[in-house]
Amino acid sequence: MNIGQVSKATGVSQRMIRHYEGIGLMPSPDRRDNGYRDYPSRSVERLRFIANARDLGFSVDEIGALLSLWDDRERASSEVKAIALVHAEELARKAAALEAMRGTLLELVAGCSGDARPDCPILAGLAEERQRSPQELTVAHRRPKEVM
Amino acid sequence: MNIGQVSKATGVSQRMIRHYEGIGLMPSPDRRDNGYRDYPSRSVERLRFIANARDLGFSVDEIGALLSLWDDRERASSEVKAIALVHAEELARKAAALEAMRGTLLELVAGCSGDARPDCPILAGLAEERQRSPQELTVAHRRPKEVM
DNA sequence: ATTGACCCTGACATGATGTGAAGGTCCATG
DNA sequence: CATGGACCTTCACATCATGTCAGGGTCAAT
Repeated sequence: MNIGQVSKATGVSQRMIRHYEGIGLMPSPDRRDNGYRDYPSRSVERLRFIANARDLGFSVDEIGALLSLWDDRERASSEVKAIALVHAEELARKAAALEAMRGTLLELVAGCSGDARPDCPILAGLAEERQRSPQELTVAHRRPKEVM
Repeated sequence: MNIGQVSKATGVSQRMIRHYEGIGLMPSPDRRDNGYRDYPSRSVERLRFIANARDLGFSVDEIGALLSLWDDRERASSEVKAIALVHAEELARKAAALEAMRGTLLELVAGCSGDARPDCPILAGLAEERQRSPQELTVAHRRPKEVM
């Protein structure tokens, strides 16, 4: 299969298919005499795997780990489950962080008359010194596609 | 004040202070004869404003809008409130998206025995074709610091 | 042979932020 | 005065996933 066909079959852009090859998530396919990439139909499945995992917010590293487990017919399903559960917690943590932001913002909003007068506790609150969220508690991570 | 003092007073890195100047969120300060930036103490307040707004997940554009409202002594507080409420909804939407991912993932997890056997519905589920999340419904946006 | 659809590589852009280099300045101490 | 350390300057590169564009080759059908 040519890259265009694979792209259509999976919904993954040609750009990203090549990118996944570059970063090692997809194996380098054979090349035809003209230099075109020639994919086995198996590649469609693997790309779907990657795309689905990305849609679920897994990082590239996590996807790599899942793929090597996928490639390993002998691995225990508990290994997979462990990764999935860690990731689920991470998702919960991030969702909670967003909700916390929202809560803080709504507190500010609650004090604001929202009429034609110019005084506004939202702006006043933003200008105040406040404890910055301590980075030690957070894990920098990738942003799930389209969510942020 | 030198940039180092401002940085310490606000917790914003020198790098980012210069960056905010570059993108127009902070006005270009006077320069001393030696070329050093010389900040009025007022800048500390403005930088705190920016930092707090960032911590609440506002985009640079939104912060710019809030700052110009802040600079405008005559503006109605309703304008500020409107921006804040739109942003609060956005935060809620993103949090919900993360929770939805988590739900999908936990569905897969639920089917997995998590023992030493190799068959795993999580991996099988990831390899399956499924509807990709439709982008039309989502708004590409910035990632709140440290959350993602 | 031309045309349109396909493929190739490589490069630039996004956005917030860090890091590092290369160089000037200021001040305190010897 | 000289030296060192702490400070400042600008510029550039890296991150990460993704898009897009440019310049150039290929294939298939007319």
